[in-house]
Amino acid sequence: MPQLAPAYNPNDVEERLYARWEAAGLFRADADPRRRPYTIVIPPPNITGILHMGHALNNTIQDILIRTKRMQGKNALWVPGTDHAGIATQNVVEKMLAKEGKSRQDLGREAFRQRVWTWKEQYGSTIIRQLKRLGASCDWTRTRFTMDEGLSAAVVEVFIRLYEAGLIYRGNYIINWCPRCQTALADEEAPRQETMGKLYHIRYPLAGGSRLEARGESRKSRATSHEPRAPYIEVATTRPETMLGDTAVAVHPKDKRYKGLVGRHALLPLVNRRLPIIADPLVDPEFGTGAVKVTPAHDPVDFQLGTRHGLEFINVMTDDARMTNVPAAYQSLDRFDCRSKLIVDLEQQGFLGRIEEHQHNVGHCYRCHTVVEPRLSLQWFVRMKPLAQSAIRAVTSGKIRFVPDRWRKVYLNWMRNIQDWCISRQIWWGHRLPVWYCANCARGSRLEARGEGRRSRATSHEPRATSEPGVIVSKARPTRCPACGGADLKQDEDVLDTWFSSWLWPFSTLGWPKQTKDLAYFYPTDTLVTAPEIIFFWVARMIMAGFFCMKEIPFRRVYIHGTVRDITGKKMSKSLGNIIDPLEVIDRYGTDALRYTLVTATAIGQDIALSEERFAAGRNFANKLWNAARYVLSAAGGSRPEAGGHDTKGNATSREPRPTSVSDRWILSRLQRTIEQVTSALDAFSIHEAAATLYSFLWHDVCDWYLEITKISDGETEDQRLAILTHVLETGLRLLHPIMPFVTEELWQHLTALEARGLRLEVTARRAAPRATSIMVAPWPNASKRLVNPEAERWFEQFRSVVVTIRNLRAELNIPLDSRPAVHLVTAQAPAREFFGQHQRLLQALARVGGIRVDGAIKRLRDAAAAVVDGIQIFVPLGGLIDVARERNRLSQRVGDLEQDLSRQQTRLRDPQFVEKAPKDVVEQARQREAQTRQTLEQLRRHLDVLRAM
RNA sequence: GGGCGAAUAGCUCAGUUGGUAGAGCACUCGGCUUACAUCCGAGAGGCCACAGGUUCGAGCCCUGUUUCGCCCACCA
Repeated sequence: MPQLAPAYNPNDVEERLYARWEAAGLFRADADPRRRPYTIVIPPPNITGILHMGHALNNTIQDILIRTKRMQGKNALWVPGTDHAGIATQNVVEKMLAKEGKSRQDLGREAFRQRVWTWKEQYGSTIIRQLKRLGASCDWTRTRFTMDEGLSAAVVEVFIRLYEAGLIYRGNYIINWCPRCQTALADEEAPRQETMGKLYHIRYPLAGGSRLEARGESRKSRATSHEPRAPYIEVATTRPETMLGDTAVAVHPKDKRYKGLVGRHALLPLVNRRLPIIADPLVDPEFGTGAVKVTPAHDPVDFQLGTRHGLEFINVMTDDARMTNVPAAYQSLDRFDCRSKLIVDLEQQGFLGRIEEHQHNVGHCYRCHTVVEPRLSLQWFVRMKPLAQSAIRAVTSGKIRFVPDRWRKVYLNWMRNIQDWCISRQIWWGHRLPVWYCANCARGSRLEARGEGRRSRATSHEPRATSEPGVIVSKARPTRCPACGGADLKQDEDVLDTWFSSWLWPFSTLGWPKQTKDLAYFYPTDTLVTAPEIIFFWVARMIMAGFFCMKEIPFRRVYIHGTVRDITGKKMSKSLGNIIDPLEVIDRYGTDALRYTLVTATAIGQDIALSEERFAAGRNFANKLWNAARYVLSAAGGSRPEAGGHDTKGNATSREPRPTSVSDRWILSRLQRTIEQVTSALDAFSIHEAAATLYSFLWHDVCDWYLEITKISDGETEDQRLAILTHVLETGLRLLHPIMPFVTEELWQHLTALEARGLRLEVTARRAAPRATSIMVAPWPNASKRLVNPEAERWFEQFRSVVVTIRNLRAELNIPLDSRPAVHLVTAQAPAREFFGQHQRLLQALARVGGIRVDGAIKRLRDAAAAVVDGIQIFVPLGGLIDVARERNRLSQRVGDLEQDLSRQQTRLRDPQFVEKAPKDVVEQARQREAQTRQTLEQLRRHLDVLRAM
């Protein structure tokens, strides 16, 4: 028998066990029509990623689900992989290059891409190794990468299908532009920051009539307030320099102040462009003056207005944010210099109104913190509305369920207001668009480069015909233009948004667009486990892609777990310095401790507040189990010959646990309930409940009580008890395995080895799966109704109460431990007398008393502490052992408390409403409680008398 | 501006269809009882945010309020 160390040391076992599981192919799953599949696809972490607590939680949950289903006999597949994470990865490599004093432009596109691939080969699997340390039981032979060959083919395939269906188009749109990095940024790459800025009021003179005089008038009064009937319309802006690109002024249609002005024109100060005054509900009449200048090429809202009202789009900035297409005085000025100059000029000429302090959210480049410039640009889009329809239905019909349910509303709300998806990015790392332009056909058409196009008439933000002249969409590089036969073809420079490959993940990883066996068998997947912030980016789009490509939902359940926060409720982030590194936790406490603590930290779908100390609880639990098993192994080792003897007595055929006492029947009954509770909790994604149930059962029922009972010799049934203990422990380990895979496997190996050595133990795992070499593939426990025994539970609870009450009296009265008073139990119930008569030894040992006497009625009571529990009076003779005065005080206080209790209970029972209307069992329960309180009170009062007399 | 979540023991949180509140940590007291001091035994500690309502009965259901937090959005 291998000796176990006195304490569980995770470092000794984790790596070894994981390697063994992997080598034995236990993570693998192959299509097998005879078995039901259960599939999860991992939310692919970025290749630049390193494991943080969010990953740890997310993947722990997935692993728990997968391990559970695997043990329950499902063909459980967890598909792993990583995401190429376009911008994030490009940035990492660019930073490396910067250290060498180079930029990506120095290398050129192809060399740069090659460089990223090299980086990926070197560091891209860090996160995978870290997932393995977490115990993740993914089928690593299926590891995919969003840019590997198959998945790239899927991306191209989808692009072409969407394009052909008229769902992909090219159009002008406002994007976030970083003038320093000279690239477009996704919204999430341009985080908004609360910034104190200024809100400038500018007066635009009204055109027509003889209003030109107005200017001179205003000059005198300058920035002082004017009467509203002045011949101008005042607008407010935080970015005055954009006024040079204004092509309209807008007001709310119901705004009475401007009713007469709609349809007329204003003049753009300093430029004198005629601007139509338009009405649109998009304008908030409450804000500023209620009139807004419209710069369709430099603001998302204005862009919409421009589109809707057919305005002109004037781009007034270059890629590096210098002014262009503007009067000579401002040409080539930096945007902020231009702003300053404009303010001066406007003021001088009397166009400037008030300037207010104004707090607003400004996007900043997440790399260099430069203020981002919203700017018109030619981009590719996916038309989402048609795709959204079936995705909405899938959720409203319940085919796809969110857990917790509240996320359904969030999802539907977004889907019903969905905007078109900008899928092109001006970076180099990613899937290049399968789009080519024919130089010949493009001549004379609108196909100019993005950037500072001159003035353009509004091109609508609507899908264009699939056949834009000179645009060729093709899987492979076309040799000739199909329209004109020209060979001067250039591929689009852009790459696709990272999510354009992620949204195909549930089926692209299974082989799509090929109709593979895997795809037919494992799709649709079962559960998607992810964080709330990703519902829009990913979950919603996967559902749409599922319908578009597979005509089927991608998964049945979406489990949205909480965000991991620190102890003060803040999101963990590097900049806040409040990170707890899961790998450090693993080093210090073990993987099982990390997993246990993460999973018990909170209820389903709630956020998690973490502090380092909490991991000790998980470590302690693992250690507790370790030691319980250590006890079993050493006890079994000691009694092995005897046990072998039993075998020959003809009991060998019986593999069932044979409970011979109430405690046996009690623990087995408790085990069945535990099996039921844990199984249904896991079914309902209530992992913390499953964990808590197991913790309390294994620690408090098994270790604190049953294991202690097995130590108490009563002659004949010791082996049987040990067998039962082993059985209970072994079953508990299987239930706990999904949550704490390592310690359970290690101990399970030891426990099941006992059987091989001839000890007659009930090890159902071996029986049901004789070839199970790992707890990973041992069968999930089944609750046996036959072993559920409410009567045994009742008896044992009563027994436990008596023991606890005696301990309690000993502690309360400070009876020294080395004194072993003889305890006197009195009860009128004959069965109870018999029961306690039979269990004297147990009672003595567990309550640490010298002897037990059981009677039907009290004869005489002197100098004894008293308590009543479940109709049993307990007397502990004090024999001058205690501080009488002190205990007298304590007791009288208790009497006072109890009197209050009793009166509360009695008032309730006197209420006729309660007695009539409450269910009978509730009333009955209340009555019993009251009777008990009364009895206890009587006893205590009597006992108080005793103390007073002492 | 909309939507969502939270408010329960000193701390972090549970509380399944309404029946007088639980855990872990921390704390107090007593224990090295031969599996475990990462432990054992006992204990103290709660106007369940506030105000109304429904009910015989509310932590839970309804209405409103307050305070935090998150998400979305077009405050120019």
